[in-house]
Amino acid sequence: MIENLIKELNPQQKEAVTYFDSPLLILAGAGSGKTRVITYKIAYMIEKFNYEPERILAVTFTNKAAHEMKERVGQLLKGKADVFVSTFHSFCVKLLKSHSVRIGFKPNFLIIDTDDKKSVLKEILKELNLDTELYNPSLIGSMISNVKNGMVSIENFELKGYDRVIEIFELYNKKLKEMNAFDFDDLLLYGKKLLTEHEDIKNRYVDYFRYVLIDEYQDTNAIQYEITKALTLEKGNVCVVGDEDQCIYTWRGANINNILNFEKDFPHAKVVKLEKNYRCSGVILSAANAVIANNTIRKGKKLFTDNEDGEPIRLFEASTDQEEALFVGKTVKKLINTGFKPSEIAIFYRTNSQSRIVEDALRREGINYQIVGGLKFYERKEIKDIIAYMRVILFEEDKLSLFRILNVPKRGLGQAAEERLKKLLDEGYSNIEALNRIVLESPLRQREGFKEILEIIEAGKEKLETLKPYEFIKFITAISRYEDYLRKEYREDWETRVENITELGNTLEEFAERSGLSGEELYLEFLNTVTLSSDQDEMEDGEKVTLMTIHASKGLEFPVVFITGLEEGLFPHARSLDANEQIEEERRLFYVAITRAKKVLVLSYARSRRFFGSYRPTEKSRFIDEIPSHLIKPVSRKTSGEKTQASSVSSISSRSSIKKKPKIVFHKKFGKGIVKRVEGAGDTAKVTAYFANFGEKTIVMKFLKVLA
DNA sequence: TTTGACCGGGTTTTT
DNA sequence: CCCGGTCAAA
Repeated sequence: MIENLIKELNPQQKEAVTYFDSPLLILAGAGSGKTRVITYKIAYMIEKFNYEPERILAVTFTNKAAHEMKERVGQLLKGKADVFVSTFHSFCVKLLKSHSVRIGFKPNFLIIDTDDKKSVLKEILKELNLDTELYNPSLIGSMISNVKNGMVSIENFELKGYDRVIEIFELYNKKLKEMNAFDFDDLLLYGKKLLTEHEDIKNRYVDYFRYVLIDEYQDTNAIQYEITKALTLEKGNVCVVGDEDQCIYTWRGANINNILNFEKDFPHAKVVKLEKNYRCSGVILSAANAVIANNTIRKGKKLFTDNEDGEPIRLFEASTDQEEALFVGKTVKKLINTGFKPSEIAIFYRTNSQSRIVEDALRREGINYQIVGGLKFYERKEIKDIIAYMRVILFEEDKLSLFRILNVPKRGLGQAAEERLKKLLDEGYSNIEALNRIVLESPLRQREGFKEILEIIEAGKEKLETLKPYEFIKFITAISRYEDYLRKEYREDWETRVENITELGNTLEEFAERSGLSGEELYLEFLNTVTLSSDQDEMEDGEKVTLMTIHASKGLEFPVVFITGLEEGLFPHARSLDANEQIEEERRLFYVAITRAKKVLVLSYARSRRFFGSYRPTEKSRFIDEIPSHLIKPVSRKTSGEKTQASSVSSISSRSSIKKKPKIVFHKKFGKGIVKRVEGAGDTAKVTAYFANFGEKTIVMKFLKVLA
């Protein structure tokens, strides 16, 4: 079965799939059929060698990629293949679930995100009486991260005289331990520890896994590399797949040497290069090759393709970022009119802050879109609050969440109350113990507030097993009076926020069905999964244009790709201009962006761009000039169908003639209103309207009736 | 304790 | 420009 499929592969792919004699490095160029090779290889092992699927470990970069890989292997084998596919992070979570006791943590640990990490650091800085100006919590956070992911050693801080940072580092770890919590780096670090410092645990997994595959190997860090080695060095049963030209995460510890030195580190390693590209048009591939040739830190390879040359790369110079966005909007519209589906089109940018202006332009054209990344669903305040309530109910030691919801909604527990509680917690009492004590001894006003919190936690614990997941969320929202709070505090958009909470309930319900879990076990699993969810995990299938940063586009492909904001200081980014390695990373990023495109590639830049509210002149990116000019066709402003700034304003107002936009609306409570602005489309559009007795209000469309 | 006004500073990229 | 943080007043 699989043998027949393999016959259709090119010789290099075939070798990559069937070679098992020693550690294997597959240098897979962009679009070279990498996913195909990996899935075939797994299917091959299962069919030919009778490996049990669950004893093959495949590590991917995102959870989404993991799910897809599982599915595709399943398809190859007609339905049944429970291959152990996960990210490094979730793999370590599983390790820790079984063995955390060995390193002094309880099995139902908590995973904290970057936000929580910052709160812990702020608390520490306060305790140590350090100035948060000088000791920026985010900066300290990334220093801690760099130590943990093996990028710098702690001795480095000693040398530089950062002894306070060392102190903070140690206190931080102590606090996390007290909360039985891990941060992202800890997951890997302690996972590695289990596999390197505990012989029996290591042997167990070395014996268990018959083969280990690592995808996106160029973006592994030192700790992930140690994990890989611990699992496979003895048996040599490993295949890593990567492309040094696509290494774009060195800033968070990815070590390009992991791929460059593979042959040194793994004895008798075999290297297979996949250089035939099946994805891009000839023109696009030539551009990509030309650009990346400017880099020096690489093994070097040159991709080729049988695909047709295709249309030239389009390049648009806009006078302002506004005009650039309008151009993108209009071009997307034209492309859709000529037959591309919205889902076949992607718009990339270097920084998240660029998304807004493009969004406006798309909305204006009435184009459906989705943003991948940016402010994630789980980072919204109302979601984080409800999750904090869940966490407080589930984790006795989670002080962070307790403080988060202590006075949300307001229940008279301000700074004084906070200090009082903190003191007890520092004395070693658990959340519940501390609250119980405090209820007895606090002044009357605070007593009521603390009592309420205690009741919420106790009632929540009681309902944990009895209520259905969706009902549980509803229960928490009700008992904490959270909806009233939203209504009061967020008059403009409380409905959307309530909807988000409803959506959280739905997601949880879905998760329960998929995992087959229930009760406490379900919630623990859900919360950890949520914390580890990546941008791509939240991508939807559907007829929508996709907007994302280039980092988020890793591993994806689209028939049409826009790369916007190609300006010096933005792309390459200003923070990367001083060192050549950094420029090279930016260039790899550009290379990744180009090679996502199959047929149409559109580049654009603006001559001036708004930063912090004011316009600054810009220069076009050096990267544009690295593409041979015969591959590029400039789009002139006239033929782009673009209008001047003045008339683009009129195009905004002429939009009111679009049928969908109502001029008079009716609301149950506010009565008749005159529409001022509309954001978004359909039921979820936000309408700002003027109501005679209530003034201007912003309301979600679904709560309005449209009058003739 | 809460509220609202004011100021200042911040933008890479993310599991 | 938009947020979060700080400070004074109620």
